[in-house]
Amino acid sequence: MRNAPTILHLDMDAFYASVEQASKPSLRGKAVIVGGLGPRGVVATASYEARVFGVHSAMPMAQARRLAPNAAYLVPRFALYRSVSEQVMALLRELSPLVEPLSLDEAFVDLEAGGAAWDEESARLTGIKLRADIRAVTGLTGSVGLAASKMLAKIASEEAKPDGLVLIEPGTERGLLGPMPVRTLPGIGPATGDHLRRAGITTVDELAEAGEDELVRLLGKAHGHGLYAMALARDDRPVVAEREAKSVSVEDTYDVDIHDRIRVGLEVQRLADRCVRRLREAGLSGRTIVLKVRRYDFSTLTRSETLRGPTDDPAVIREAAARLLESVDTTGGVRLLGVGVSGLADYTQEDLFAQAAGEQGALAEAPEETAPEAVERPEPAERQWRAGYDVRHAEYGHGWVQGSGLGRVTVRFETPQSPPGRVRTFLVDDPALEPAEPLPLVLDGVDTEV
DNA sequence: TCTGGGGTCCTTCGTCTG
DNA sequence: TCTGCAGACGAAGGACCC
Repeated sequence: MRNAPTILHLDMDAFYASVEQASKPSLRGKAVIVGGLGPRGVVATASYEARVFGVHSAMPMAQARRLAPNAAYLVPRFALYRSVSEQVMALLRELSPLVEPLSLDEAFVDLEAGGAAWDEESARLTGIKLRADIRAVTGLTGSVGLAASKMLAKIASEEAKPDGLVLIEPGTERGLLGPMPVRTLPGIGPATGDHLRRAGITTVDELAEAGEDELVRLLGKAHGHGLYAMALARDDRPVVAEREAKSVSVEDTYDVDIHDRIRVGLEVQRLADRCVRRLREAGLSGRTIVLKVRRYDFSTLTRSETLRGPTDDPAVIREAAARLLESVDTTGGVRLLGVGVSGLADYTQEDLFAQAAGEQGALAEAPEETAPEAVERPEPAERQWRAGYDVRHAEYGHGWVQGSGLGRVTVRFETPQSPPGRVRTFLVDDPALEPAEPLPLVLDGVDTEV
């Protein structure tokens, strides 16, 4: 492991909720909860104001509403978050070519590889400047952890939250880690945490004292070895810039369990088509088709089938998914269905056939395209005004949907740079109202004072 | 209270093959 | 031809992460 704390972990603070607050002045300083708003939705991100009420990520939305009935509830706008994320990632890439994004709001950076930092002092200055740049460019805050390894940098950024910077000085790692609960370590979730607690292990020190052999016995080979090393603050995983996808999947949880077997079959076909669309957008194909079924009692099972070669043919993937469904008992109802493809390649079996035919100089034709391409987007239903989405009114200008129902839609007219705006209500089919693109959070590098 | 969506990695077990 | 064994691969499930 290197000695200088030149691995940087960036974690944007309450990212989705902060973007919404930056984009909607009337929500600044208020409890904002972003997530699925259906009866089975969960919280994706809660603003720090909402966390005061005990709301946190992954909590069922129904529970969040009981805890924070007056919070603003919004559906996620991933396209907007993605564009803000790209601005942040671009700043990170100015520091080093070795940037490893973990999600839209998190990434590791190897500062030494980019020459941006080589010791404690330069690392700290780089972190300070990065936080300022992020604020200038996006108007948002991010927390920075600096340490000599990925694990420690991530723990440091966790300690730094919100809106801070923590650097773990070389030589202090074990002393710092020792008293922390085992759940602090990445890879120890609720199940492993319980398992260890039953074995009398609750802190990182106790984990280290247990010894490698005991941890392997308790948790298995890979996990045991890995956690023992982490407990000793040993982590030499490199920052990896390019990660290739290993699988592509789509899934839907239904508001009400589906009992009708025919409907289940239709949904599986629909999901298969959506999965193919995603696969093709990524220029990929895959060999293993996976069907996922979550039943009424939350029991989850998967069925998979491996084809002879990779495909992105919607007919082939639909048929495989349908065959897999035959082996699943869905009486009692299903709450979730999913279709995935793994064993990815950037070519298809058909490509290989074509290539083989070409190499032999034969005139044999490639297998027929499965016609017709049934990968189509569903027709949009009547105009929907989704909570939180941007709109433009011919007379009142730019705003966002605060709510809709009973044939009416309520809009708050404000922009990221305006003071909190006024609310007006319209008929849902008001011709003066139309959907709009989100506005930039920051104009010409001017801070929006989130 | 009732649990999303998109992923990754690991383990276990069965089957096939040399 | 039979047996034992190791390794590869596939299927299923579980845990974890954001």
